[in-house]
Amino acid sequence: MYVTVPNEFFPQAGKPIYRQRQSDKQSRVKERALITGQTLFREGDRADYVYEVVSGVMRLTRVLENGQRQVISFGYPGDVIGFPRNGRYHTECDVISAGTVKMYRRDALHSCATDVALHKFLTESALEEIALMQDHFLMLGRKTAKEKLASFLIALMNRAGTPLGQYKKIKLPMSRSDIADFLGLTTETVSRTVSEFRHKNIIALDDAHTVIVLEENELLKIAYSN
Amino acid sequence: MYVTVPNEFFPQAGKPIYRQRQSDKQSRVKERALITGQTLFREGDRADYVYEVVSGVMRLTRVLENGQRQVISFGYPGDVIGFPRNGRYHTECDVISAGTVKMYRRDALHSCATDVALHKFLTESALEEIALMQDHFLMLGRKTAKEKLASFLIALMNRAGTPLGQYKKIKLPMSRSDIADFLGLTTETVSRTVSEFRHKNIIALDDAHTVIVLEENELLKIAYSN
DNA sequence: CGGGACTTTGACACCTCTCAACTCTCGTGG
DNA sequence: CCACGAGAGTTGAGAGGTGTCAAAGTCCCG
Repeated sequence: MYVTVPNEFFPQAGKPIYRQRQSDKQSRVKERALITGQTLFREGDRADYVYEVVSGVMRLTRVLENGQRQVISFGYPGDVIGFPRNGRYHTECDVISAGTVKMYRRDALHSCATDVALHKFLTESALEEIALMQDHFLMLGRKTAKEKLASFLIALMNRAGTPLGQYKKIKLPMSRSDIADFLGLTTETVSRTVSEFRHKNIIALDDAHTVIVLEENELLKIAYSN
Repeated sequence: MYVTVPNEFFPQAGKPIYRQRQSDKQSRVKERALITGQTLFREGDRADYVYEVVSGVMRLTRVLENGQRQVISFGYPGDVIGFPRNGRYHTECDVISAGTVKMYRRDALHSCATDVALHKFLTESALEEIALMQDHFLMLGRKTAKEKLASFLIALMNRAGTPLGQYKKIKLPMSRSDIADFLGLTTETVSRTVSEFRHKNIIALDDAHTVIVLEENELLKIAYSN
């Protein structure tokens, strides 16, 4: 999941394109169950599989020697994660909410010899990924803390929000510092900005990890206008 | 070209992986000459071709209604640009330094029916692109102005620097505001930071668009340590 | 020589980071 | 049952970096 920008061609922020995927032939596709806290792969590991998130939430991170960390993306159901570079993963993938992933052998990504449909699905997913990341650049490079957080909540709401009466509820399985490292902020700024939205009655919190969006229009205004 | 981070697997910042590309069969590949200022494609255009930069420099940008602009990347020789989303470009591509591009029909990207080698070249380029963009996230989200500019100069130096005595010379075909929009800064901050490096004798300027790197180690320190 | 775009520099404001303290939750163990 | 500690989240004060606004300088090209 990336923070994307709605435009004339793709008006709905956060909503991924529904990629057609014919039901896996005789469901030969291997799945794997994951528990919270588990590490699916590390940077530098040989990439034997590319994964599609079926349920749960994954966190993809990239770390420098000095401890600086960037959360590259969150893997939500439907997301394809683990695109390799030269046969190796270049991020770490941790499970922040238990779930399952489909496992696709990496060679299906590189060659169409064995399964044309799967190869096409994976390469198209890679192209989609590039487009989403480009939008994310804009967010990282050009938005303020308020705009970043508002965009993030909207993206999550569109992607994984559940109705709650007239409102929408968002579960945040990630920590404040995960959000901060995703948006290029500090935990303190994230926390402060959440509080600000709360005091302005734009959102409400059930607990620190459950947001209820009270004023969606207000969020949209903050995220995208100006 | 992205600003990437050297690590144990890919130690050299900015240096792209040399992607094998067997000489185009009987050189059937169409080329196209481009002049400075020309627009190769716009956001939303139907993507009939994917391009490989042969010479010159391209600028890929993404713009919002309110005028906010993000330079997504600069296309240097060897870069593949114009990856489509749903058959359309999602950035604008302008020529900032005249040159030529190779034109690959888009279907070679989607299907391996006609030219397996070309298909593989393009999809592998897309995977490479994802990896480079992930590094770029780190730069945008976590670096200061000085670190950003130093990293940028190093990337350019490794990619397109020419020897000048014991030093390296870097041509900057893009404007200060292009650099700013690429690094997530303002033109003023870019200009100020360039001046700071100049006053500290880390770099020298022939003119505003020609940098001579005097103290590469100093740049590296600024870019990557702490 | 003049005009316009680009670049540089300055002053100032403000946003975000840093450092620090406090709260809250939760689990452990006396 | 309560004390305690650990970890996460929140809040506050202050500093500093970067954006904003403005003006001057520079270069290019007619």
